[in-house]
Amino acid sequence: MSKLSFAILGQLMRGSRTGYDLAQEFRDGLSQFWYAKHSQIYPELQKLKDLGQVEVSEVRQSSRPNKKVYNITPSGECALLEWILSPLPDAPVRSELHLRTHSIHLVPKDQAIAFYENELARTEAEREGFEMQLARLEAAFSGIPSPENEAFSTYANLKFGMENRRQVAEWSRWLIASLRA
Amino acid sequence: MSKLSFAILGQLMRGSRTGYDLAQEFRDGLSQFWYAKHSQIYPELQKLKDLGQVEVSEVRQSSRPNKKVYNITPSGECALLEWILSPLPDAPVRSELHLRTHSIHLVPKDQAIAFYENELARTEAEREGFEMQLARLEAAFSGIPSPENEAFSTYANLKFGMENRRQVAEWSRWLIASLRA
DNA sequence: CTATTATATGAAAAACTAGACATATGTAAA
DNA sequence: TTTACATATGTCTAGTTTTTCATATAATAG
Repeated sequence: MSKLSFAILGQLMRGSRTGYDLAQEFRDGLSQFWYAKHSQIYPELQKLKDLGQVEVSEVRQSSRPNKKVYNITPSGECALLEWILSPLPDAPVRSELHLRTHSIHLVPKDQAIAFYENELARTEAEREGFEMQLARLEAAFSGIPSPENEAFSTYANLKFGMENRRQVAEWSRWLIASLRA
Repeated sequence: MSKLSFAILGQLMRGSRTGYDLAQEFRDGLSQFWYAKHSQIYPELQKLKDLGQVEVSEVRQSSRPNKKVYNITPSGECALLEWILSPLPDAPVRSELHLRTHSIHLVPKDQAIAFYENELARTEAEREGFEMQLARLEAAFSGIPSPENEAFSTYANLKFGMENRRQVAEWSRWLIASLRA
């Protein structure tokens, strides 16, 4: 079972979804911590069906193409729960931004400054996005959701995203200032 | 040209290296922002040689197996410099930790707490590693290296690593406290 | 009226990555 | 003395991921 399998099961645990739905979620909000294209999702759903971890029901639509709605099975739920707290392998980190930073002394300073100012703007925009989503969640739950609620898990990741972008932005500002000095 | 190519060129820009040397560096310090196994590195060096971006000279050794020492060529240097400040594609993020956190409301709280306390310890250990490396660099340069020096680039990434682990640790502590409450 | 976007699913090819297999020498420890 | 480890380079297979191709309908915008 690949990580993508668990990413899909985690979403299905929150309710029925089609392959298309999953692709949208991975493209949008969920891309904060996982990502996959539809060309990867559809075959993965097939595998999960063959393993008996999801069920599928075909829904006929007149106005749009027919769709296949997937649900998690008790077997799938069991696999998901077992995976969540299993030993976490330390995944190799790959960050193109820091790979570039590793050679930043080789380029003209003014161009480097422009590059990081652009990155800083992107980071700030992302942070604001997380902040808005957090505010919306807090408003909907009148504070922080309780840990039994799925909204708590969402909240925890949004909070991480916000704090992380704040850290990246601060580092970028330090770097820009250092290049200017 | 893959990102791995530039990772290799960036290292060769700092001096001659063998495939074995690169594999060691990617496994150790450099794994902070890039990573590759030797089975990926050796073929990549071949490709770079075919493209004329690296040169190779065979060194005969009596005590150990012979080795191939690689150097970057002017063409390779040019490609590297062009890449550093080129538009940075926004890479999809994949974090298994946060994928699991996304479903953390499904598991018993005490087990979740133990899981994140374990993660916290790992994060703190990593942070301390970065702090020690930073302190060593600062001692060697009597402060922050100047931006023309390659040590500046190293410093910037170490600083990022330290601040990042600090942020992750703080978030973990918040999460543990929230699960306990 | 036409072009684009959204819905909806899938196959196929190409690229990338990890892990195992393969080999050879020298040193240090048990 | 035998075992393990570090040096040193490669191949191959399996799995993962991305990109491209393919098709069909309906709504919306220009």
